[in-house]
Amino acid sequence: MVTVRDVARAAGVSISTVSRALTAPDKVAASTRERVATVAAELGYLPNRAASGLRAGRTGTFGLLVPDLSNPYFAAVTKGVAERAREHGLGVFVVDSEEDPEIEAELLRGLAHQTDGVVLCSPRDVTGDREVVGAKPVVVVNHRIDGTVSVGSDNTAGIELAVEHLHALGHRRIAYVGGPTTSWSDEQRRAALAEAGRHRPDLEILTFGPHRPVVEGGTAAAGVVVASGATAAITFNDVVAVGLVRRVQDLGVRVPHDLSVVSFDDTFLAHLVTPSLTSVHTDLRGVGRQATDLLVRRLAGAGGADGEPATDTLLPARLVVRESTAPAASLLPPG
Amino acid sequence: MVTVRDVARAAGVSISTVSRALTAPDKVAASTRERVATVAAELGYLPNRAASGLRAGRTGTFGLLVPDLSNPYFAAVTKGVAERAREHGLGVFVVDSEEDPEIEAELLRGLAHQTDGVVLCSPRDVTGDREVVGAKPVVVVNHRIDGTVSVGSDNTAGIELAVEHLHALGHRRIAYVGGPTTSWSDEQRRAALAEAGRHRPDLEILTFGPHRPVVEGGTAAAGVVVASGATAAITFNDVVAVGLVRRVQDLGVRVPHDLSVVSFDDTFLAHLVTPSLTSVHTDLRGVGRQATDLLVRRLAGAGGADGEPATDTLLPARLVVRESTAPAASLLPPG
DNA sequence: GTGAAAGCGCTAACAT
DNA sequence: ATGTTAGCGCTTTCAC
Repeated sequence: MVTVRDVARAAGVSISTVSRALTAPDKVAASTRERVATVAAELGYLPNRAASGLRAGRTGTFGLLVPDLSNPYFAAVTKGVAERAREHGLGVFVVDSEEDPEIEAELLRGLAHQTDGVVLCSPRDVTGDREVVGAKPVVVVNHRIDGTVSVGSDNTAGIELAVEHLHALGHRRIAYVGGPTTSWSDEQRRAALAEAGRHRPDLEILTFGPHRPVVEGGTAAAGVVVASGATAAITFNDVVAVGLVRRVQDLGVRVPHDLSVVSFDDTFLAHLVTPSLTSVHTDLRGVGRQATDLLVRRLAGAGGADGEPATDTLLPARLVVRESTAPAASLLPPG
Repeated sequence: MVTVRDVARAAGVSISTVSRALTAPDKVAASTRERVATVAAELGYLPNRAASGLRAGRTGTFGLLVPDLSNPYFAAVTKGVAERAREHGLGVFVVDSEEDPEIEAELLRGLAHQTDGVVLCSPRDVTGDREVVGAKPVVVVNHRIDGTVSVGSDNTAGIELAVEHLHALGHRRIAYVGGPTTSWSDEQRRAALAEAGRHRPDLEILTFGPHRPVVEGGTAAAGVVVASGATAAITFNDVVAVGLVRRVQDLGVRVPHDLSVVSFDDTFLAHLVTPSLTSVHTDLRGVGRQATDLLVRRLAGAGGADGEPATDTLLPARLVVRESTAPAASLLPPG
């Protein structure tokens, strides 16, 4: 293993000069800096993060906690985080809580202890998690929690886009197939739906749920959605939409002819399935990147939990229209 | 931050006793051990991995490199690795190379340097990567490379299962829609296909590709597959199958009526799409778990690259029959 | 601008 | 069985 001593010897300087040349370039003469850099590169020197972290009090690493890596939503966010971390030269510990609050708390504790800060990505209420993390900076994805920096999708705008689209297509009775009660996004969307309904007296909005955010959640909802007489549905996410579509088709309801469906998230599933799904898109990778940038800013700042005021960043929603939505049957010419 | 000193003081022992009580329980008196454990728990002591790693020469952390986290295949493997790492009490650095060989080499270098070993998950030939890692233990997923420990799916058995299934359904002309030339799995499968064809004189096997392992890879292949007169196709993975199915349907070919399709991997996509896909299943999470166990074993052993002879673990393949396969039309009663 | 030296939190000899 | 001590590789005063 090549250490600072090796580089120092080869460059004919002291180890502190090597350290400075590599971490605080302006505190060393240009010529020295260059020589050290060259020698370091030749020797293939890589600083030992454990050692530098131990001494400097920061590890150059942060943690990312997600509930389920195989969920395309979190996979996309994770990619954004990983990508941006690399650009910042930071390491990332990725942990998967398997949607289990206990595991989540345990992992989070460990994560907070070994890293400089944490990006906390959880659909659940993470208020309790906050104190597990202690004084380390946290950025929360997909929640708005008092006293934390958060990043998320603009669910309100998303709902408005979905409703607007369906309303314009002539739908007047829209079902919302909601997610888990613990989901903050779901809460937001329900509130936004109520608001959207208030603005459109001719519109009737029916809400169903809670449903698990899996295929079975969608299949479970199919019966009541069909029975409700709704001509369009908005689902909690793509996967629920897939379940819903499949089951209503089994019941003889055609999508989009008899039922239009708009999903949330627009993960790659949305354009993979048949019919492809009209979906409320958010740049999830961007969410991850943004969360990372916010964390890095806090890391660079006071470093503590109170380094910066709580902020709430919303990434814009965009509606991607595909095959699962069509004009309400009543608008079609008869026959 | 609570350190060994705090625990030592509170428990009335020396710091080395604390360290021993926590890491080598059989080297201290039971009563002492218990007292230390209690005090440590009360104080919320968590050992600092950076410090212990620095001193002990192992970090308690290993790296996992995957080409694309949002690929369901790698997501599943990653989950297995993460899960097992947690059970072993090890941290895991997950990095995403974005399918870029240069990024991969850079990340791998960093990874090898900060960790005790690496699980290398790459569809490409990783021979060059081996030396980047240096002396650290490596477990390779999805390859068989001289001198390394590897874990993978049993592609040969998988092909045999797929061919057997289709042959039994009466298919006599089968197309293989292959993956990238750089894919080792693809190579294996092509070899297995040739073998399967040799055993069945009445069977004709056509191979196509290379194709990118994405939806577009499948759509690109649709034309030639249909033109080839094959009544069944085996695809490199689920995503390619999705593309293939979609496009052949556009061409007026019904699946499975006119064309049966068997995919590889059986990720969650396979039962999500319509028609759901008959797919060669491997326990991918198990692959991840197995890779982790092998790495842990090497970590516990000599620790170096030569600690144990190279081994090649194959996880069994299983065929999951779903809607995308049916008897060859020629076997159906006319009309 | 550069070097000498202290020490981050921990573990592993070496003592006792 | 337990305490004392010397570092792991690095950053950061403090001198010069």
